[in-house]
Amino acid sequence: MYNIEIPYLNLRQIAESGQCFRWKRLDLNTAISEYGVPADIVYDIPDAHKSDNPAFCRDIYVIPPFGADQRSFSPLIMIDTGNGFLSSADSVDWSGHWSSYFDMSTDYEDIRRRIMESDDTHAKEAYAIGSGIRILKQDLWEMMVTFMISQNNNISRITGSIEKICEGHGGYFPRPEEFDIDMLDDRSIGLGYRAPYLKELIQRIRDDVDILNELSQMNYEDAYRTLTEYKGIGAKVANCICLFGLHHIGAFPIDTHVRQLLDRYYPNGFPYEYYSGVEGIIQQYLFYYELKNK
DNA sequence: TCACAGGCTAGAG
DNA sequence: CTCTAGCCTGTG
Repeated sequence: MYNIEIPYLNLRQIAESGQCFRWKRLDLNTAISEYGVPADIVYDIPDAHKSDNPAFCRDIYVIPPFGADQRSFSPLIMIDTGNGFLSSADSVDWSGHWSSYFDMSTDYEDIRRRIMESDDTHAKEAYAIGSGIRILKQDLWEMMVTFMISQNNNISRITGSIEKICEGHGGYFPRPEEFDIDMLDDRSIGLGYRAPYLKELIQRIRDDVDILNELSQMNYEDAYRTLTEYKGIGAKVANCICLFGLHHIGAFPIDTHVRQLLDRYYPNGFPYEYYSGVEGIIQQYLFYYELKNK
């Protein structure tokens, strides 16, 4: 295990902020027996895994590799020691695969400063309980599929559908060319009316093999417009894909929870002017805050 | 039992 | 243009 310093990172907060659906939180025994985490390390951590309060818990998460070259990497074990993190990735894999995933190039100190210098009391409250949320740089294709499935759906069902899709493809998230399209009709996957949307998406990506690269080169406006041309991708899903799959951190997805929060706390309009260019990060704090208050 | 899920499409007005 | 019924179905 390797020590690593990442400021403004709380694993549980990210896992519960609704941006990723394949992280798994491990209990101590599973971490040791199934994932090879050295027992002495785990038991050395004060209060390891003892608290349910995300601010104090010492969580262990396993994070699957992603992207076209996902088979070249092992799942990442991350342990919150309360004083930094222990990572299972050596420096080669860390710099080659995981470093950018955790968005190390964004200045989260500046985000903090912007909130503190605003007079947005709700954002300050949200930040107080979610300051360890980062916007992960996840795989574009995986985000397109994931958030298409997420529409009018609940988190446990979304997680289950994605898990079953991966199980059906050797434990990996299938690339467009690998996707077993017929499997998507299986009732056990639980896609419902979204299955035809997803099948059409896969087919269109296969027929236009450069589109993923092209999307990743586009600015936010062009990417948003292109994405919403797919059947089953509307405003909210397109913004989620822009935010989580393309790292356009100005994208501001508005789902039912954020809608309610905006109506309740910002009846005169949300003060976007404080957060120019980083609106999506603020949205994540607010979303997490709203979820925790229910 | 039944409203609700991190919405979208298509059709009506 | 705006508005909204209907959609699959697992979950609490």
